[in-house]
Amino acid sequence: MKRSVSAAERRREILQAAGRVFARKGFERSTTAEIAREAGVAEGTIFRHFETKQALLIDLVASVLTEPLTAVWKRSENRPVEEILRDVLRNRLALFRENAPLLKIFFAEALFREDLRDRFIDEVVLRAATAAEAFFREEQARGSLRPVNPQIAVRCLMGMLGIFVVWSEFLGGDKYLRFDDEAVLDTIISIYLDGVRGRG
Amino acid sequence: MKRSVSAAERRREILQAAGRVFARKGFERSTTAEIAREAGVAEGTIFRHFETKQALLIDLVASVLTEPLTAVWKRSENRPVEEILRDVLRNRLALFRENAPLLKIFFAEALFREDLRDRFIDEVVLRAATAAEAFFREEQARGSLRPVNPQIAVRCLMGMLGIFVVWSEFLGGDKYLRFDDEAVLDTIISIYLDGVRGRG
DNA sequence: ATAAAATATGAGTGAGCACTCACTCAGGAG
DNA sequence: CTCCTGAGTGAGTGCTCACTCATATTTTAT
Repeated sequence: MKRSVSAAERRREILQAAGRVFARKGFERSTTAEIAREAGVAEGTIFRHFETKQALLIDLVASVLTEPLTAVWKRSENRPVEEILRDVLRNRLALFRENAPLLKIFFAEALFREDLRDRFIDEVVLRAATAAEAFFREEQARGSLRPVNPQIAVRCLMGMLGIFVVWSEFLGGDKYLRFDDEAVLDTIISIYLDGVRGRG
Repeated sequence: MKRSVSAAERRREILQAAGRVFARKGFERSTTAEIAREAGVAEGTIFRHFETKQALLIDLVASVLTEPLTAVWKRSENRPVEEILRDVLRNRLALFRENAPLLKIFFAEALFREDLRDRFIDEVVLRAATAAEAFFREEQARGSLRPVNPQIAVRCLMGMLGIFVVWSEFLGGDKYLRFDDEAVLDTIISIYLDGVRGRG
């Protein structure tokens, strides 16, 4: 029996251990026995800090959603759209990579669980999309972007970035083919900007 | 006890029932009891036709992968690239939608199972990517596309299409916001083509 | 018609797993 | 020091679920 750390600390340790195990095996295949082993505590200890195994998942999901978006979609006089786009994409990519294990669990469970699916759509997809849409519309009003449907156009951009995250972080595709982040960002930006500005 | 159908027919019935249940709940949360109920047979009958529950999954996965790709990346004198692109995207979108429940299961399991992950990458991602890459390179050689990295560029296109499939088929996003397929294809094509051709 | 083979059934089985609880003990208060 | 609180422990519990098998029914062969 060790009491070297505070209850809050222990709680965090268990949560992190659960995150690692879930990331490896997925929620259903993870056992509380393995989480306990990973955290270096007895199985019973988990249930002193969390009501159920589910509670671990819910807590983990909540922790992803508190991440702040530092780079924002914001027009400013002396910054070209290209730079704004690059900042935002770089920021989002970094955020995705840092939280990849948790996002993966979140996404995987959202595929089959109503409650998590709603939260995923609200707090990940829509959160990312609406700000971008507003920016897109403003630029269209300014005449600098073509009059394509902004909701569709914004999702195209999300898809471009998303597929690389899914490839390297969710599917471990780096083993087969590794992409350089900056090269990816360069390509996305050049294709997308030319695409939404139109020819000439 | 009914014997109205042949063994092969019964097998297919069970497989389809399993597909429906897996699509609703995910593989782990689906029980053989529920699959049996869905198929209208006794639980034991499942195990006369399939060794294990896993075997159902493997068989389902295999059945997605036999789908032929009817529209192909193929240059022809009198067809503009835009039309080829539209045909291929339309074909892939239709294919994804038809097989969406199975693809969802396949993808969800691939996130955490080594063996399925490898198959998913090989037989879904790479199968789609390599033909497109070859086409892209040819067009670049012809001078009709900019010299961006073809592997990245092709994945951008896949991401654009993919996000709409994930949105509507995997996450049930239509409940929140429904996109018209043709509008989506139009937008993707116009953004992408202008993007990879470059300005002017 | 009868035997043999194939197929269907569902109660039963055992393994695995989330969760409990009676007990242990570390650390703090007085 | 003594007592008390609450975190830690892990064997135990009850339930779920994939899979089995003895038995029943249908089909096929002779």
